[in-house]
Amino acid sequence: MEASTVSGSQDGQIASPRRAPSQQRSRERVERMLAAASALIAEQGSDAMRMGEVAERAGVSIGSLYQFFPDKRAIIWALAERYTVQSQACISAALADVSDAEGLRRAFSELVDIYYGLFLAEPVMRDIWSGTQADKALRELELADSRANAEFLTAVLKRLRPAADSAALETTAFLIWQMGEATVRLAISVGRQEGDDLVAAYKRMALRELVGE
Amino acid sequence: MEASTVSGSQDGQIASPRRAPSQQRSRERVERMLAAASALIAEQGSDAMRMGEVAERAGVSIGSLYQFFPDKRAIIWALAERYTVQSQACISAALADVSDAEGLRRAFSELVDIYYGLFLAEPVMRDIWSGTQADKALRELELADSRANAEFLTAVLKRLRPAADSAALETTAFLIWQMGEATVRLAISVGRQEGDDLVAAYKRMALRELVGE
DNA sequence: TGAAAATATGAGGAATCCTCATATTTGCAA
DNA sequence: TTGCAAATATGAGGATTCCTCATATTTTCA
Repeated sequence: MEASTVSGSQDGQIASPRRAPSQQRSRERVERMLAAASALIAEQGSDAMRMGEVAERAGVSIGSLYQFFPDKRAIIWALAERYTVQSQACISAALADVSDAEGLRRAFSELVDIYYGLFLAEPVMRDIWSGTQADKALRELELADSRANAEFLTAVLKRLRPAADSAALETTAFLIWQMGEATVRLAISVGRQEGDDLVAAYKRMALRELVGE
Repeated sequence: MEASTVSGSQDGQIASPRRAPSQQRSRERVERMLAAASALIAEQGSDAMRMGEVAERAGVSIGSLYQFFPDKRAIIWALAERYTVQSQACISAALADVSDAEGLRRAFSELVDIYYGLFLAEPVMRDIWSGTQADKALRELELADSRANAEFLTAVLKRLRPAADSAALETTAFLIWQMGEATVRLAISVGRQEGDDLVAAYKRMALRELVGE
């Protein structure tokens, strides 16, 4: 076993950028690559996105593309990470200063709406998060991300119900969070009308569990 | 638009067998192909399954494989369908003669256990249903299947709560069912210990919704 | 028995991901 | 400024894999 020199892709691990762009020139080019990939995913989905097409649209050679992204998954991962950071901040903010049941009810309800809205509005996020080509590494990122988000919810629950069993609260929060993600994905895939109903039903169920009857 | 002659694969549609094996000989060979595919999926997952390897292990030529399965997805779909039929029968049986709240509680609880057990025991089912390469067509099958299963639950609910709004019951049943599938997939991916806890928590939540407090 | 239908075969076409030897540009120390 | 090392850029082509198709063999059945 040898220490990886830069950050080579291993097993099913996430492949980070092969080399960090240090000069202004390359940083701009990497941005163009990401923008091109994003546009192509929005148009055709990540399955159909071709690396050659990404390079062409970004106005760089295929070799340059692979200079900064070790493989196709890496460029998708890079886009995913941006959404992750963005939504995590949003979630943290929404739940940060919840101090009573009514506050939780409001914050949670709003949070679900925002999350659902994000999926409705962002085809790239939709594709990456519920896309067909999500590989094992991306799923693991997704799971880790979900755990992190659920922890905000756990923190709120522990604050509101200090007497309750801690482990049970963690399980509940994680499950509710995961179900929320599953519901939003489902809602997207069945169309607007039914989707809205499903999200509403989820909210009701989740709130019943979170703040009681 | 022209009527498809046999059952060619279109768009993102499921690709059915290209030609039905009519002779004894070919029926046996198709079985061997499916068995080979199943074994390879169990060993490596459907992503890593190579069509050439399936053919080789089944003892047939690559051409023969494609004579009966129009593409790689079709052979996965064929395997998926078997599990679908199997589990649907099981679900239908479990919920068929539920007539009161206590019966629903018992039947549902048992159903979840069976479903979870099936995922734990069947690597191929696991791979196909929560695998990384599930394509759009397979997801649609999955969704249709889930709807069908949820209908059994809907039927029970309508029987137990004839006064309730019909559309609302349908939404609830579908959502609970989908959440159950999501929970089982999640439970599988986080490992046995935590997985069991999550399934138990799901059961509690779902039953609260199904049979009240 | 013989012809038509069904089945079998595997070389190779086509698409795509990614590598690598080589060329160019940039940063910076002398 | 100059020159050299590091960073960056390039694209032809290696490698892999899915799938087709012309041809050969086997089976069915009138």
